[in-house]
Amino acid sequence: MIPAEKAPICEFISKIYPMSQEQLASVVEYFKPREFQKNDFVLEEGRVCQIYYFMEEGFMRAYTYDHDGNEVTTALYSSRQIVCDLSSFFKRIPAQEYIQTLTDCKLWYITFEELQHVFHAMPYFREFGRMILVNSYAQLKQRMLSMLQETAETRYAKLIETNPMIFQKVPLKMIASYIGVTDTSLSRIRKEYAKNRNNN
Amino acid sequence: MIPAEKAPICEFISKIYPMSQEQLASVVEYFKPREFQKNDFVLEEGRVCQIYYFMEEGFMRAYTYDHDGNEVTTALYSSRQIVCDLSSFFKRIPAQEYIQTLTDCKLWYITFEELQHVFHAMPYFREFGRMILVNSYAQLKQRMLSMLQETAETRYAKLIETNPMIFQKVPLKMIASYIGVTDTSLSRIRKEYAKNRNNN
DNA sequence: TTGAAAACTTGCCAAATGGCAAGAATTAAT
DNA sequence: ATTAATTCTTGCCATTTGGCAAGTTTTCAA
Repeated sequence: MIPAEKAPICEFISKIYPMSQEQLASVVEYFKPREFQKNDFVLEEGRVCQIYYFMEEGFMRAYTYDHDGNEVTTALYSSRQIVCDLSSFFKRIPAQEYIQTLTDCKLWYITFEELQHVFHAMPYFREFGRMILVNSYAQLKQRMLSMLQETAETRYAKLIETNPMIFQKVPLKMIASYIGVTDTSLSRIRKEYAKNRNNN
Repeated sequence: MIPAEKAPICEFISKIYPMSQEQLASVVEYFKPREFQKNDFVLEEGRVCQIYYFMEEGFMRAYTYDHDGNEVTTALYSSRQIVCDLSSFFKRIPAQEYIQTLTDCKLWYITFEELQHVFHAMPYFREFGRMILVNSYAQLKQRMLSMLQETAETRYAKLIETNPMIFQKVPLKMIASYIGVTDTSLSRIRKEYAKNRNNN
């Protein structure tokens, strides 16, 4: 009933909010496949985000520009995540950032109108939407607190320890601005980190 | 049917998600009054946030400590707002910040269990909850982007222009860390800002 | 009302971070 | 395979921001 290639998205949804196979089928029916090539734009600043993506495979980043015109990475996305500017998508306001692929990407998507329809027709799916929202809020808040409570070194250490794959796919200068420093400073942090790793 | 003193919270709810007088009545029935004195703690770090507050009158701040032990204001609350650590409240995890009153405050509150009950018994109220969540997410994101895209001077100027009452109730050092600078730097920013106001 | 505490401003200095540029290393494209 | 482009590291220097402390003003409480 559910096509085999949709197994990843089914698994993702039912992990977040378990539901019957029939319910799951009626929901994932609306998700359609899409592929992007490296460096494609998934969302551009100034446009209202119209599409809710599930990333099956690949890496992306969200970024904007600081007051001096430098690119700043605001989010990093990897496999098995929702990729969407939830502010823009749900509030129907222009996005303030770009979302761009860093590798070829394999995604499943649903449009705003379709998602509204699914929420209306399958109320049990609303709970999934709510949990994605709560989780995203918590992540954003955690990131904000991490910027305050931790040093850039700690943020670097945590990222490399919890998500080492990112370092194989994302240029360091993009990781640098995600961590909140320049590429020059990240280079120095890496030198320190490597030194300390040997001493411990 | 609805007691007169609940007019502010009724107005707040129906502005966000309009509903019939009967629906409104069945919802606000669960909100109970509470007052705090200046400097009371509404939430402490390490505890799970159990209460969802509507602030009818007063000022509060949320704060945490940075990696050097300095207090950092993470949010400022004034009248007619929801006051709650939504991450902690909905994910049932310990809060990472303190919420403290800055003036005497008049609030209406509902507990986590009661709110779950209301969401279950009055499904139309879920939409209100969802919109508070979306708005809070959008605010948090906007704040994050403002920290990147704008200078501290701009953040100061916007705050004083959009929310001048805050400056009458909140010490500048708390506003300073909210804006992302030390009190020393804010003092210099204020001097510059006053100078430019005259020249323009 | 008066004294104490807290808040705010300002000057001086130190430290941290960024800008820039050069060179090395890696990656991509023809 | 070769060349070009991008990425990464490093040194040097400039700038910014913060720390500290003193002095002033304001707020709070007895």
